[in-house]
Amino acid sequence: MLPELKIQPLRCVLAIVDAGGFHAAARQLHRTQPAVSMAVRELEQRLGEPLFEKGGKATLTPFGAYCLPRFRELITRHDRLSRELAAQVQKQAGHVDMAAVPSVASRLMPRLLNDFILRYPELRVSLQDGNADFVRRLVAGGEVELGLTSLWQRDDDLAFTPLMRDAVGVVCRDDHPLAGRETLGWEALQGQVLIRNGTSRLLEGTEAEPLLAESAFDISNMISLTAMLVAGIGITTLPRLAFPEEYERLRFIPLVDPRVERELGLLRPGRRSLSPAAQAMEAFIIEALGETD
Amino acid sequence: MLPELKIQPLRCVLAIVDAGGFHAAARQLHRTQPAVSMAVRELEQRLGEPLFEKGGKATLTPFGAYCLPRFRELITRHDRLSRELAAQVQKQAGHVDMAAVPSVASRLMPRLLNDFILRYPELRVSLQDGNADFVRRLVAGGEVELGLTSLWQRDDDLAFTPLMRDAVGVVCRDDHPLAGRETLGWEALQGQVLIRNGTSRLLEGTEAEPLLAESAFDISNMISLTAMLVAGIGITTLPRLAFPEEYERLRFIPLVDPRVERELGLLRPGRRSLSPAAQAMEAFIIEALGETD
DNA sequence: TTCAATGATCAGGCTTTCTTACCGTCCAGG
DNA sequence: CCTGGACGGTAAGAAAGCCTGATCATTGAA
Repeated sequence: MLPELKIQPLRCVLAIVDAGGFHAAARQLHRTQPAVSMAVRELEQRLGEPLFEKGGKATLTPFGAYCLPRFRELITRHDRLSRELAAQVQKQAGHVDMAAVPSVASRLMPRLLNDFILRYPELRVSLQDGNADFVRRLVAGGEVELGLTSLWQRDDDLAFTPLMRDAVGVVCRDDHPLAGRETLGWEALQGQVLIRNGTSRLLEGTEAEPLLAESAFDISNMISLTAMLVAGIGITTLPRLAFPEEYERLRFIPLVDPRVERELGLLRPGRRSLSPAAQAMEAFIIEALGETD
Repeated sequence: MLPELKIQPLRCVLAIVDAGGFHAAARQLHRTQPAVSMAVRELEQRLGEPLFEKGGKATLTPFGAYCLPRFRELITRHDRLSRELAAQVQKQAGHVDMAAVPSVASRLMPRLLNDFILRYPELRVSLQDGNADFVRRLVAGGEVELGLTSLWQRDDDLAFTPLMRDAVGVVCRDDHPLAGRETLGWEALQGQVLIRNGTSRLLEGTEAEPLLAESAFDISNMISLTAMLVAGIGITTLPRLAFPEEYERLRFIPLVDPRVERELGLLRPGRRSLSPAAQAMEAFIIEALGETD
């Protein structure tokens, strides 16, 4: 019913008007002159009305003059879209929504993001942080495209790329009896006031699990937790990356018996693919963190 | 450099999403399913990025989801333009700028325009009136597409289609000595107070030309002219169509010796063509006025 | 008049794009 | 468990579109 206007013939018309002739337009379009003639003729009979006067020179008919700005507008819109999509694909535009557990977000991401925007100055990144389950749900729900977290449970719809191992240790104040030790075994912790936190689940299923039963507190908020540690109320276990180094009075002593580690890695949707920008981020993270592992 | 997005593949993408599958889309587009598949694939490799997930079902990638509304917008714009141009060609939209000499504008155009808009209810008409030279210049300058006028001078860039002849006669008040005459010869006018007007040039080159030299006034404005005629100050010559019938005291007596006529017709640009709406107007006028001639 | 430049035209070949036919996968119902 | 039907992908051939190169008619200027 309604005729299909192809972009190229429209571009021909513009070129003819701008260049002032079929030959000039052909040169400008890197075509031969008959190609331009035929494209115009085809367009004209598709519209059912001539665009150029018949006699010799390349002059627009009134109808052609009416069409010209409209053609120009459509072409402009087409080109803008084309450019925009090309920019997306070539990672010169776009943005990535991602999430990370707090330790990664605060310890690794600053440098990582800084390097990333040096490499891709045009891309924008949004980063949320939250516990591992929160990150997992964001990725699964499609609210973010990438998550940096440790994997608690397998999920067939998600793909996990391990990047680094993060050893769990004991955190206590510098005047604690254990503070001077280089390493620790779980037996040494028996009888201590152990404060549980969100990462304590890492001990589950290890020899150290009985300790959890003894713990008096369960503090999930990191600020509160460090406050209690600094106050000397008790000790806790944390992965090294989550250990708040900026508190001078706190000490981290690796747990070696048993060795407990969490595996940090990149979580992404398994079936769905990533936006071009997120692809760039994924590759960048794997390259940056994969080499140190 | 920038890829050429053709409309049809984009339409395919929309159809796949809207219909929820390649087969359904193919049915909706009156194509076969492989055609749809290939169109999408071609588009994808032109963009350099998949639009649909590979696994079985027709699911958009994030990039595809990003593209979808933009595709939809471009297609909408394309279709709107296509429809608009089709409407112009089929005379369901558009407007005509035209001009006419006052006599035609006031005597012929009202009925003509009324009939025209009955025939083409969607078209809009702008009508200017002015003397023959003014009309000629508007047409020649492209400010109007059509003129209804008498032709004074030939112009190779203008085409004139004669439509009707308009006989010149003498106009005087009902108590004038000549008022009772059925016809007049030029000798009868000798010694009368003749008021020249814009149409008096019609007498030039005829036997009646000597009368012009005797005329005491030259009044171009029609209101002023009729006022002087009604006041009985003098007489004048006018084409019949220009004779103001609404003044009861004025009489029109045809000049038969010599017969002087002006030829009214349609003036249009000779080389340039007309807008679809003006083509409709031209054909309509020639049909309407050509039959009475 | 001649010459150069413009657009139009035509035959051919190349590319695109459709169709028909067939294949592999997945899921539901027997 | 297997089997039929729906899904989308693939391959080969045919049709259509589109470009090129050569040629022609017209026009305007030297």
